[in-house]
Amino acid sequence: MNSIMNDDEYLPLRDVVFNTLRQEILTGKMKPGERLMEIHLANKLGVSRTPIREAIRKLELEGLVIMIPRRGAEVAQITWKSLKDVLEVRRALDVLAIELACERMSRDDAEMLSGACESFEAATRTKDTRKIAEADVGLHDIIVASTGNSRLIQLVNNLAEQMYRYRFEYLKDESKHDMLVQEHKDMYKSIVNKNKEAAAAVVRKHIDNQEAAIIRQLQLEREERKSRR
Amino acid sequence: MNSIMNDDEYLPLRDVVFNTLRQEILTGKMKPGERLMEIHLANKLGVSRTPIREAIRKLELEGLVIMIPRRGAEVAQITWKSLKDVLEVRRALDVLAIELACERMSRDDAEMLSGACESFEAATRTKDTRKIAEADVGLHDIIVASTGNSRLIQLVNNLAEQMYRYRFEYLKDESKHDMLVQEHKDMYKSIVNKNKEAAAAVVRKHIDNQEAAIIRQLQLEREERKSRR
DNA sequence: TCAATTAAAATTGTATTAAAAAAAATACAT
DNA sequence: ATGTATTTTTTTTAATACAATTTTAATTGA
Repeated sequence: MNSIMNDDEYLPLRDVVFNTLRQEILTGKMKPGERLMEIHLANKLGVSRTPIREAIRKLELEGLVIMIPRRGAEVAQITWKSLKDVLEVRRALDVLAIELACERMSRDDAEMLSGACESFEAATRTKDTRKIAEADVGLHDIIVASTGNSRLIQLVNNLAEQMYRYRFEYLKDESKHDMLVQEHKDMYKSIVNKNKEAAAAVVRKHIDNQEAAIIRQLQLEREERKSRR
Repeated sequence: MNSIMNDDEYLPLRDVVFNTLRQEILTGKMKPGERLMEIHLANKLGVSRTPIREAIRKLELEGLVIMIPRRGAEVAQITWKSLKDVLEVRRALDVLAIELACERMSRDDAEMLSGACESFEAATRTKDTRKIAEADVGLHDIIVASTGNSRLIQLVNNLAEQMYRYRFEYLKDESKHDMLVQEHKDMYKSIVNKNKEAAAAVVRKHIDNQEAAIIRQLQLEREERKSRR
C-alpha cells in the first residue's frame, strides 16, 4: 500500500538506546545490580552520553533501573517480593482485560483469537521455545487489544515484560504444554460465550500456574547460588 | 528523630524540573496541547536545557506529554476516552487494593485509617477544598500502603494523579460530602471486618460516583467552549 | 599492622556548542 | 492574488566541555 511514500521509520537515538538497554535488562543479559555507566555505554553503543542519560531516565521511571544520586544507575534487583507484587497486579489487570474482552471483542477478533489458539498448539508441537513464546504473546495481545483500553494495554504489556525472563523458562517445560493449550481454548470459549466468571477463573488459574513456576525457578537459582559458595 | 543527622535532602535538578512540570500539567496550569520548549523552560526555571530534556523524557513515559520527533513535546490531550480508560483501570486496582487491605492491614494502620476518616469529616466541615483533598489523599494512601505491594502503590498513585484536576472539582461539590464521609466509614468497617465483598462494593461505588462527576465536569467544559465560539 | 588522611581517578551532574531538521517568512513567477 | 521556491529563523538532537562529587588507592603516622 505505502510503496512509494516511504514513511521514514525514524527513531531518535535516545529511543534506540532505551529499547536496547530495556531488552538487555529484561532478557537478563544485564544482571540485577550491574551498574549502568554512561561513558562505558556510550562507547559500547557508539553514541554520546546525552541519549544514554535520556534513556536511563525512562528506564528509571519504569522501575527497571534504580538511581542513586551522584552515583548513577544500576539494574534493579528482582526479588521474590517484587515479582509477587508484579504478579498480584498483573492478575487483577489480566482479569479486567478478559472481562472487558467478553463484553467488547468483535467477531473478527474472536476469529483471530481462534486462529491464535491453533497457532499456539502448533507451536508447542515444534518444541521451539522461542516460537511458543511468540505465539503465546500474540494470543494474549489479541485479548488485551480487544478491550480497546489503551492504558490497560500499555500497563499489561509492561507488567508482562517485567517477567519476560521467567516466562520463557516456564514455557520450556513441555509437561505443561497440553494444559496451556487447554487453558487458551477455555479462554476463547469463555469470551465468545461472554461468560465473564468462567473467563476470569481461567485467567486466575493461568497466572497462578505461572507464579508457581516462577517460584520454583527462583528456588532453583537460589540453590545454585548456594552450591557455588 | 533525624534532627542531628541532616539527610542531605539533595534532589538532582532534573527531578526538581520533573516535579515542577508534572504539577503544572496535573493542576492544569499548562494546558493540553501546549508545547514544552526547551530554551523557554530553561530560562523560566533558570537551569540549562539538559535537566529539562531529562524531565521531559520521564513525563513522556508517564503519558503526561507526547513527543513528536524533531518537533518537541506537548502536553497530552485529555480526552473523554482516555479518562474513561484510566478510570476503568483505576477501578480494578482500587478494588484489588482494598481487598488486599482486608487481608493485610495491621491494627496500627486500621487505627490510622479510623483517624483519617475523622480527619476527612473534619475537613469537610471547614469547606476548604484544598484541605478536603489532602485529607482524602491521606485516607486513600493509608489503604493502598497497607497492601505492602509497592508496584500497586506506584500504579494507583500514578493513575489517581492523572485525574487530579477533575477530582478537585468533584470535592468542591458540598452536596456530596456527607456521602463521601459515609463511604469512607464503610470502607473502614469493611476492612476491619475483613469483608472483601463489601469493601469492593464501596470502592466501585466510590469510583462510579467520581466518574459520573467527571463526565458532568467535561460536559460543562464542552458547553463553555461551544459558547465561546 | 591498622587507622586516618590525603591525592588521584572515575563518574555523575550541568552547561554549552555544533549539527540537523522543521517551521515560518519572504521572494518570485504565474 | 495565488501557488511554488528559496531563504531565514527557530527548535530539536546529539556531542562535547567543564564542574562537582564520590570512590578508590596510596601514603603517612601511630
